[in-house]
Amino acid sequence: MKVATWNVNSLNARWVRVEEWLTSNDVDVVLIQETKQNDTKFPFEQLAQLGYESAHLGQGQWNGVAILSKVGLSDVERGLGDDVEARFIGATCGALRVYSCYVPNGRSLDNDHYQYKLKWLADLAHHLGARALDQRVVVGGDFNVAPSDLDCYDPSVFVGATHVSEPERAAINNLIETGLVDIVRQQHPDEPCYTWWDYRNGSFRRAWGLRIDLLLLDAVTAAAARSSYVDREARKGEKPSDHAPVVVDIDTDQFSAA
DNA sequence: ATGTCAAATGGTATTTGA
Repeated sequence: MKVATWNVNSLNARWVRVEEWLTSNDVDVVLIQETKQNDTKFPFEQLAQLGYESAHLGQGQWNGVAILSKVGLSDVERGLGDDVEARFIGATCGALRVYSCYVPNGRSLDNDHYQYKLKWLADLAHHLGARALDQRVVVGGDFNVAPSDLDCYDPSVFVGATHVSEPERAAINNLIETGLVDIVRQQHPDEPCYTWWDYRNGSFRRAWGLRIDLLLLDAVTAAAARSSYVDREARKGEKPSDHAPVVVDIDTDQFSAA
């Protein structure tokens, strides 16, 4: 079973690329961020034609998260605690409980939005820490944090900036400490595996990237992961998102009988 | 102040956010 996470930066603007990607990649579950639309615009019908059930939490022009599934979709959970923004959605898809997360950007270290980001991550850790230990879970999304310097093309550029600060990295570590594995980093300990490149400055061509889109798996699910990768091809071509999809292939036969 | 993109606006450019 393949599970992907992808910040599409407007599902409306990205529809042709998303449709192409879904058609040419045999992915069972897709965690989407930044749909930037309401339910009335969300392409439920078109996705159904591609074989996906979908659940969406939209907020008009900003944010918006969704889950697409070919293996069932039930017990949908929308929103994180008392957060008023559309940044969190969960569902049960086959043997997995999955979550699509769009962590606040933070803007700058002295901005109120940075405090909102840290609180949001703390709330997420609290929420995930309360889950049942026998739950097979995939927490994916745009975390807007590069967990280590290996996840950043040039740490010197980011001194004093968001995405790399110690409190943000500690907040990611708190998520991990609820019993989750950053599967791409575990399987690729020495490669950067960037997932995002700024549209500006020819960043993609120059390999000026960050790894800020993560797939966090509980230990049992991580042990059943055959492979994981970033699909850089999706960042090329016409009208790409500034993020690439991240994919994990899980042998769910190892635990689906439980 | 960025070799950019996307959405919304009272709009044929600017603002906001990323």
